[in-house]
Amino acid sequence: MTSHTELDQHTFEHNHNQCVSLALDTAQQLCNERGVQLTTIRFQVLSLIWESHKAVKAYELLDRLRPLQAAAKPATIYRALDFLIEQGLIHRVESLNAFVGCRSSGQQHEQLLLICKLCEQVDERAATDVMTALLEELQQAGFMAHSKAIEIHGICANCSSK
Amino acid sequence: MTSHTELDQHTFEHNHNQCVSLALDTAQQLCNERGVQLTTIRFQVLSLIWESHKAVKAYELLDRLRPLQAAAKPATIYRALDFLIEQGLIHRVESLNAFVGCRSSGQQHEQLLLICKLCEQVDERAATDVMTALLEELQQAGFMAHSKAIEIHGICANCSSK
DNA sequence: AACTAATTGTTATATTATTACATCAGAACT
DNA sequence: AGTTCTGATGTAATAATATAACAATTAGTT
Repeated sequence: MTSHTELDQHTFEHNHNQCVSLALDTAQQLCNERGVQLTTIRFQVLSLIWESHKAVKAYELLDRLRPLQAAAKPATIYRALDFLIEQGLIHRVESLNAFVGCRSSGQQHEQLLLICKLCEQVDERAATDVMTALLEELQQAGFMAHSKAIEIHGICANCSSK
Repeated sequence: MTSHTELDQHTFEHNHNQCVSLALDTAQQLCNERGVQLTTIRFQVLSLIWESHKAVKAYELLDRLRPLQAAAKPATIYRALDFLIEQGLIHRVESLNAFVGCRSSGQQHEQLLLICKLCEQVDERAATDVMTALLEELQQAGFMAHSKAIEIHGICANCSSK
């Protein structure tokens, strides 16, 4: 018996277990290399986020963390999220006040986020051409960028083909 | 005696009064054309937003509206903001949960927002090349975009030259 | 063992936003 | 003029998101 969430993940016909393993292993390895601690709580929060490719709300994470960490409070979640964001392991989706796993933690973290209004899944794209044009634009404007958020809302390819 | 806010506006050496007049006149005209009502409250909120080129928080607007509208409550502000956003007269800055006037209300509304961490001013850029590359990327991804938020945080040209 | 820095526990509170229902004002109609 | 409809606003309550401050604990270092 497969949960709805699992089904959602399979619509893109990827092996989600493998997808998660890769993300968690990579996260662990990056933290080791960087000498920062992927503690139990942080790992659990990251795992919860990776349960789907949808953006998750902080308080929803809190509810789902509580069975594992009875003492969990808002600060518990927000601290874990802060850490994961700092380490580039997750994206904060600004336009949703929500969070989603980052598939390219090791490499460049600044990406296009494509947010589907139907299935709610968030896709990341490196979008090299867009980024190049963006850098050029920023250069022209004399603007020194520290962070970039590019979030597109709409209907994903999978959903529009249905 | 000039207020700090006014000084900020002059750092880009533009006539802010003229800048505001243009925005408000255009807003009024667009609303007329569209047969929607730019009511007193909505106009006041729009004016407050245009007092600077910084992104303003909803509750700050509320405080500043109250002298003009004693009965103003959160819903008052959020309704006005919803209207102004719908009409493309302001931008919601997702990464700040704040609002800023839109200088190109009549034309395309989806733009690059450059948000300075020092002076806090928000600059809009049509960034045609970026948008073209973005459309191409979305096309490739088969993603039907409904809305786009591109927000860059950093240091603006004016501030870095100081 | 003692010290230090990082992490977590805990409480309280701040900030941002929405919902629901009542009231009001103006336009359109009879 | 009265009636009805619609859109806008008044009002109260509450939901949802996020942070601050300080205490306690844990992990690494000396």
